[in-house]
Amino acid sequence: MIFNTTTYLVLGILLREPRSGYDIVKELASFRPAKSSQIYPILSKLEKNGYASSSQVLQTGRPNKKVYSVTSSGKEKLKKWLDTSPEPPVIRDDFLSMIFSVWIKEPETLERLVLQRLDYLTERLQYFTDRQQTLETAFPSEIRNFYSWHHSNYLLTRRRIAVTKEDIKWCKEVLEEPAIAWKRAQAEPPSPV
Amino acid sequence: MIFNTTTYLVLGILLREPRSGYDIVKELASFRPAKSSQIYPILSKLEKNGYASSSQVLQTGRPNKKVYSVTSSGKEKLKKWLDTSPEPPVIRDDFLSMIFSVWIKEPETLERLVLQRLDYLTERLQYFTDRQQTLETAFPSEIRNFYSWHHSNYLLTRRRIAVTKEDIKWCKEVLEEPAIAWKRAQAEPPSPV
DNA sequence: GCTCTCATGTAAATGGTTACATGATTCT
DNA sequence: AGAATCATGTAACCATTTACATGAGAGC
Repeated sequence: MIFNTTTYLVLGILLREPRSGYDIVKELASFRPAKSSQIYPILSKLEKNGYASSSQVLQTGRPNKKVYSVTSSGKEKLKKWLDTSPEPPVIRDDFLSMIFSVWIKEPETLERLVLQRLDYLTERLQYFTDRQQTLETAFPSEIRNFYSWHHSNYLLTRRRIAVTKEDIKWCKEVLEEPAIAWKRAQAEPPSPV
Repeated sequence: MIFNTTTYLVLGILLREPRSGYDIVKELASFRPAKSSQIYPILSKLEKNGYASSSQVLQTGRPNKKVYSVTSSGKEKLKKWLDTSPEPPVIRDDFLSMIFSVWIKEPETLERLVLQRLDYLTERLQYFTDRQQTLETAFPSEIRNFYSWHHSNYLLTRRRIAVTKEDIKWCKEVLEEPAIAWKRAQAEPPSPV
């Protein structure tokens, strides 16, 4: 069986708490989005090869679900992966590819792209700041305990907040560029001195 | 013909200056890596559909090459793309997926992963800082001119430096976590007071 | 002698998305 | 009445990587 990194992520999420495929997709959405059509086949393979086991959970008023748990061999597999070294990150950011060629258009295009980006980043920052708040109030001791998964979450959330803030700062700097800012200066009333 | 974002990037890079497939791969490496097996078919398609044109350049002492340029219809296509809105970025970072599950191991694992990450980030920071220096000394006026591609490069380089610095800061914070730092404190000689 | 750079491509495989199928319940 | 959520999956397609093929010249 081929273990790609998404498979290890699925194992890692199930190890925190048994879940259905549907729940995994939701949980992954903010961290590393994946579609259900990718997750369900991974779960089948994990079970077929003994790395995970499933049990039917009957529900009333909504569809029944299949809840998966990690087996000891699954946990071992995950541990061994953590003793390896990760590949460098892959970033596919169409916004940056657009900035790459924006010089062939007018400054207005750059302004629009950066303003839209700011909207996106501001929303993300809000989301992760809320998450940090929740972690701090709901799990004040766990986030300081290395052996709790909340500690991992806390580290990742703090990182996300830090880099997002820096990205926002960069956007605001771009909007202060003369080519963009002179237009705003004209539109504004003279500053009262 | 299907234009994916990599195709637009290729168009954007050729518009700056005509290049061979081999040169495109090198140029893209630091910004958005792509293999030659992906680039060459894109170039063929662009030419077949009239968005780019090629000419053989004969060389002595090294293989001849095919240098591609963007046609006016290619430039139009690129401009239209810049009037759309980009999809949210996709980040595949195995390091972060490992941090996600590191709580099932010992603090040493986290320490090793973060130290390796610091090496990687430090190298990247050096690379982009050098690049910024080069841009500032070689193109002092172009980087301030919106209609020069050096301006786009300068914006992207500055962003990269800013977020990388923040990522490095986070790594160093993680290394100061009690679970990791107490070990170092024991290894160190008592601080002279 | 070995590895690196230059240079262009094809074939096979993997990773991931889009589209489709199905259906009850709850919210607007 | 229509959209959203819960729930699981398959088939087809797209994007990208790995592996392969070829070959000359430069540097160690």
